[in-house]
Amino acid sequence: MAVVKVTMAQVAREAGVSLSLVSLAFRDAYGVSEKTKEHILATAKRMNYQPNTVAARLARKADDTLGVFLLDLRNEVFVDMFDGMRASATEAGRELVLSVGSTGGELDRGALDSLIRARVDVAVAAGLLLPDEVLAKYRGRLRLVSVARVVPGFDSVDCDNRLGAALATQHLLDLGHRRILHLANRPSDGYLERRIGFEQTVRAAGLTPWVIDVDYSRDAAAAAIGPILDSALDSAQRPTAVLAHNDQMALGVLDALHERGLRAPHDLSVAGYDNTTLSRTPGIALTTVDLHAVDLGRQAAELAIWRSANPDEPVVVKTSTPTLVVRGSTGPPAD
Amino acid sequence: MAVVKVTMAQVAREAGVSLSLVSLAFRDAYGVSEKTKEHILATAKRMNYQPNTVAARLARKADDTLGVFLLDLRNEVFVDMFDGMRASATEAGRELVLSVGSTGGELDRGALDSLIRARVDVAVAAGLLLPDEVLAKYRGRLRLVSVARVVPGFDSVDCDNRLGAALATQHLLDLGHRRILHLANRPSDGYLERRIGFEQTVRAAGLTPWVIDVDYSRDAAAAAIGPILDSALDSAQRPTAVLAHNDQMALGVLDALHERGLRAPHDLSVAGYDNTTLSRTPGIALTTVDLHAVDLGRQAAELAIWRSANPDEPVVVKTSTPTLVVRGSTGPPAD
DNA sequence: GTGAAAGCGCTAACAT
DNA sequence: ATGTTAGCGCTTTCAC
Repeated sequence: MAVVKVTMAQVAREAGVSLSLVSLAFRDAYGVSEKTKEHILATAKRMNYQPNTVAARLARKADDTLGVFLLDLRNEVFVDMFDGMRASATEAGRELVLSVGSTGGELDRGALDSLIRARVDVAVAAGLLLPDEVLAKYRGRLRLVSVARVVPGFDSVDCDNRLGAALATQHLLDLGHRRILHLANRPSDGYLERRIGFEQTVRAAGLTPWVIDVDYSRDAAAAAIGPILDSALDSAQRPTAVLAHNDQMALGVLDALHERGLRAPHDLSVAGYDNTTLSRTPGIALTTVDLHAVDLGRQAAELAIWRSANPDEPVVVKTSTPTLVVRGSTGPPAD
Repeated sequence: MAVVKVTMAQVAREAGVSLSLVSLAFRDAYGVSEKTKEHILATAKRMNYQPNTVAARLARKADDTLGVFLLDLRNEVFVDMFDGMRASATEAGRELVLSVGSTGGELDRGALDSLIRARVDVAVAAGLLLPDEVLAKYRGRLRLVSVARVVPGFDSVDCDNRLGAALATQHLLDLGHRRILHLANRPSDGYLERRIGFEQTVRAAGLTPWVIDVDYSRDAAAAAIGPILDSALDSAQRPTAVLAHNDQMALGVLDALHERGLRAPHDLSVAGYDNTTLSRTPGIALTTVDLHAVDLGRQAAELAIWRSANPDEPVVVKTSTPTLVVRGSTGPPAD
């Protein structure tokens, strides 16, 4: 299990050229004759040489590495975003350093610090949970592009969540629902838009919004909706439809229904948010809002790359438009 | 968006001490008086200093960084493994460098090379697809701990897939099934055990194994099973049960059933493999085999850490035991 | 307990 | 086109 580490200097010696030539040959290759370049690359290959990116990143003054923070790999929407980021990073020939939030605890805090320690040029962050004022402390220390959340003072690529929630809510209203419950995430900076979109739309229909805050998780959503389904209240007071903050939480609602022998949309219409592959699964068929996560990821990485070349331009906020995807989990109310 | 980079030298100057003291203070702290240590840490904090891990890794002779390769973030089993890896890496205070396979193309090839370039001490790899002989070329260049696949010449943490497949198959046999189809992955080094476990168990019951090779994906599985469901053959020749290579592919089978207005287990019993959270979803409720992915990840990272301290010990192969999880997607045959 | 100095393996001027 | 040399920001002897 001994490991041999080949250095550039060894390749240079073996090839009978100077260090810098090898360095050049492995990069732009301008100013290196085609012949020596081939010779160098050939010897390098024969020696199984792989350039040391750690040393390269240290030596390179302006670092061109992109950092990525993802809140949670279990929520596929972040994986979608990552795919998009990687696509544009690859096209631009940028390295990517991944940092994943650990569930619970100081999630993003540690992850952002680790990106600073890794001295990434720009960090693309999806699922930042820290309040605006805490993030503000990162200004001047880390260039940040926030995905799917607007953070004052930083670049961001957002999707109009207010609109998305409005679309889903209107869909439920159009189906005839009047008692619609919104399972919202706990109020926090940058993540209030879905709630607002819901409330505005419900009010516009002359109804009073009904919102419950729930922790961001499938199980928490199931636990929250359970008592409501069980309540001995006059059924006229129970919701006929639920809009969940995201697909994961919508899944929790389905879990709770299933435990009670109920099902969507017959006993309750259920709508989610994110359009993860979960939602297209038969037996789930979740009506949901597509925020085009892959595309958001692409754009965020592109913005990050642009930013590293334009450090002095003012903050950029891009916003895209979500789409409603109607599937089988929503339908007219039973009564 | 200008970013200020604080260096250790600046902290040293500001604190009025030498570089080495700052370096020491940030690590073991042996040989630094409690007083100066506190003073240094305080100034560092005031200056928002974060140690540069890139420089640190270059300077440190023996690198203690763990590399991680994951084939695919969309398969939750890899995320489970990652959770386990991170848990033990964190406990041991090791840095983690993540490399994710891109779907399609030279998946692991590039990812492994990138871990070599990052000069990780040991790489923990989940979902290696390269044939044994290609991986053999990495000997002497990269220390590898393979998860859920045995690779000759390298350390590995495996789960007895032959047994797992046998458990699932026996379960189907016990239910009374006689025409069981195994949707296997394409034969490749290290991933034949499930197939073998299936075949052995079916033969032991005096039956002839029925196996179809399918690409590793939900859609491919759906496409493969579709024609079989549609076949105008005498129903006596259609399968009454399917064992899929993993949960993703089992989901593809459910997709195909659903498209045709059929359902499990009534029209076809379906069993998967991996016990991802997908499988516990109501409306899916997949019978599956739990290979305890989080635990595999933990053990793999622990083995990797042990290996970096014991480079000369012989290759280690650990094997754990999977568990059958029976849910609603399997039942007695209809006829 | 503390400081000085020599690298780690590259990149990027700057020479030639 | 090619070679020389000075760092990049740390860690790590080795003196004091």
